[in-house]
Amino acid sequence: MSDDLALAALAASSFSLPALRDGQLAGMSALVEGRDVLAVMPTGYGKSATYQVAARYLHNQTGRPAVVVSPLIALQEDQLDALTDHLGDGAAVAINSSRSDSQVEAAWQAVESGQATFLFLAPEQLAKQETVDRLKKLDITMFVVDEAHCVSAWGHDFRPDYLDVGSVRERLGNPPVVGLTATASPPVRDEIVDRLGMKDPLILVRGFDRPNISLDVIRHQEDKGKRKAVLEQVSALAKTEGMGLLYAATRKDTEKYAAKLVENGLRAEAYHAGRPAAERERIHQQFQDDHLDVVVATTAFGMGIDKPNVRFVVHADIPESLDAYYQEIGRAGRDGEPASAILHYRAEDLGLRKFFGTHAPDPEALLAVLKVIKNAGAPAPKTALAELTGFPARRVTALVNQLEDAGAVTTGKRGIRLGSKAKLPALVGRAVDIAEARQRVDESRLTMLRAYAETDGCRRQFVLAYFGEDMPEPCGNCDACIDAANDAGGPGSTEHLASSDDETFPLQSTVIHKEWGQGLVMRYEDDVITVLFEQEGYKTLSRTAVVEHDLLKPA
DNA sequence: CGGTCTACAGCTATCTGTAGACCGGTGCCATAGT
Repeated sequence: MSDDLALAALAASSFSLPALRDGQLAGMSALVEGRDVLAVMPTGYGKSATYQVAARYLHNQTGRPAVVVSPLIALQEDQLDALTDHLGDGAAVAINSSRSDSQVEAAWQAVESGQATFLFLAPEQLAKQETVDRLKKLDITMFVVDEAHCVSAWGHDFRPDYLDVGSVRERLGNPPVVGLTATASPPVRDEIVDRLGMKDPLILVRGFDRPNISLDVIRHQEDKGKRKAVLEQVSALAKTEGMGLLYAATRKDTEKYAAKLVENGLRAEAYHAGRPAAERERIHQQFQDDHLDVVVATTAFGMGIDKPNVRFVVHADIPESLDAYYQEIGRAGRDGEPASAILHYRAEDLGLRKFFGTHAPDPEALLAVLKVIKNAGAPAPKTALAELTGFPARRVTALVNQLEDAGAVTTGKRGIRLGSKAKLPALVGRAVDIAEARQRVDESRLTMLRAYAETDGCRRQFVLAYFGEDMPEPCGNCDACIDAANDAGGPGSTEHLASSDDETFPLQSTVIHKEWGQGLVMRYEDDVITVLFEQEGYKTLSRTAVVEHDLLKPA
C-alpha cells in the first residue's frame, strides 16, 4: 500500500533506517490505520522505531502529537536525545519532576503549537486531572506505553499509577494504544492487553530465541559454596571471555561480590539504587565505554541497556520469574557472538523471592476505603480518601486498584465512586478473592523458575515453551543438552515433547479442568503436563492421572 | 524464609560459639529544610 511505501521512505530519510525488519512495518501500518499494537521484541530489535516512524508520519499529516508513557526519567532523556538527533531540536519534549515549572509550560506549548511530535511522561504524571484534561485537548495520534510489562510487574504495589494508565487512555477518548516490551509470557501479555484496554490488538512477537546465548544452571547445597563458585566463575569468565554482568538479590551482596572481584584484580563496580546518582551515572558510562570487566548489580541495572559485547550474565541468586530472568540474560551477546547465561541456584533462595513477592490482601483496609467512598456520597478524589482513611496516598492507590479489579469501585473524571450496589463486605470478599488469585499466579511463576532450574530437559525448550513458542528440537547449547550428548554419545536430551504424538491436548491448546477452569497447555516433560490456568497460574499434572481420571477436556 | 549482625556467656582467650533480633528490590513524586 502507499502508506507502507511512505512509511519506509520516512524511516529511511528521517530515522536512518534504510531497511525495516520483519514486524516493524506491520506495526507501523497498523498504527497509522488506528489499530492497537502490542510489540514483544528484544531491545535493539527496533520496537521504538515502530511507533516513532508511525507517529512522525501522522504528525506530518495532522500536526498532532503522540504521548509516550515511560517508566524511568533517564530512559526518557535517552529517547529525547535520540529523537533530537534524527528530527532536530524540539521534536520531542518531556514532562517530569526534573523540569522546572517554566520548562514544563514550554513543553506543553511545544506540543500544543504542533511543533513537537512526542511528549514523554512517567505514569505518575497522569494521576493529575489537569494533566489529563490538557492531554485530551491535544487529540493525540497514539498513546504509547513503553516497557509495558511494568503494568503487570510494577503496578500493584510498587508503582500503582501504572494500573491507571488504561483508564487514562479511556478518558483521553481511546486513542490507538501501543504497548512495547522485551519480554512477556502469555499471562503477562494478557494482562497488558487487558490493562491497557486494547481491542483486537495486532500482537507482534519477534526475535525471542537467542541461540548464541548458552544456558547453564549450577545447583548448590550450601550458601558458602555458592558464593565461592560464583566468584571463581565470574573471575574466570571476565579474564577469558570479556566483560559481563553479575546479578545479586541484595544491595549488600553486590558490594561484597564487587569488593572480592576487585581483590581478584578485576575492574568491578557494585550498582544498586542505594548508590548516589552521580556514581550510578559514572558506572553506567564506564560500562558503556568498556572500562569495566564486571558490573555487579541488583535489578536496578538494566532497562534501556543496549551494549553489543556483553559476554556473560551470571546470576548469583534467582530472579522473581522466568520473565525477569530472560530479560536479564538477554543483555548478553547482542552482537550475535557466543555468550553465556549462568544461573547459580539454591532452593533456599526462593524464600527471599517470596518475601519480595505480592503481599496478602488486607480486608479491613479495603473495607475502610469502601466505607469512606460510600459515605462521601459523591465521587471522591484520591487525596480526599487518603485524608479520610489516614492511609498514605500510595497505599490508597494500591487499595483502590484492588477494589477496581473487583468492580467494587470505578475511577471517573471527578474521582472514585462505588461501582456496584452489592453490600460492602461482599465487595471486599470479591477484591480479596482476586488479589489472592493474583498471589497464586505470582507464586506459580516462581515455581516455573524453580522448574527451569531443576529440569533435566533442554533449558531453551523450557524457556521458549514458557513464552508460548514451540521449539521442536533440543537446542544443543545448554548444560542439559551437552550432558545428554556426553551420556548418549550423540545430540538430544531427555526432554519429551508432544508435538504430533499427543493429539488430545496439543501444545498451546485450551483445556478445561473441572476445579481450575480454563487453561493453556504449555509443556510436556516425561509424564508431566504443565498447564497455565487463569486463576491458579502454572500447574503440573501427571499425564497418567489426566488420562486415567479424565482430568482435562479440550475446550 | 534465610543470612547476618549483635550481645553476651563462658571463665580469663585482645577468643569463640550461639540465641535472637532484624533485614531484605525496583522509582516516580512531593515536601521540608539549608
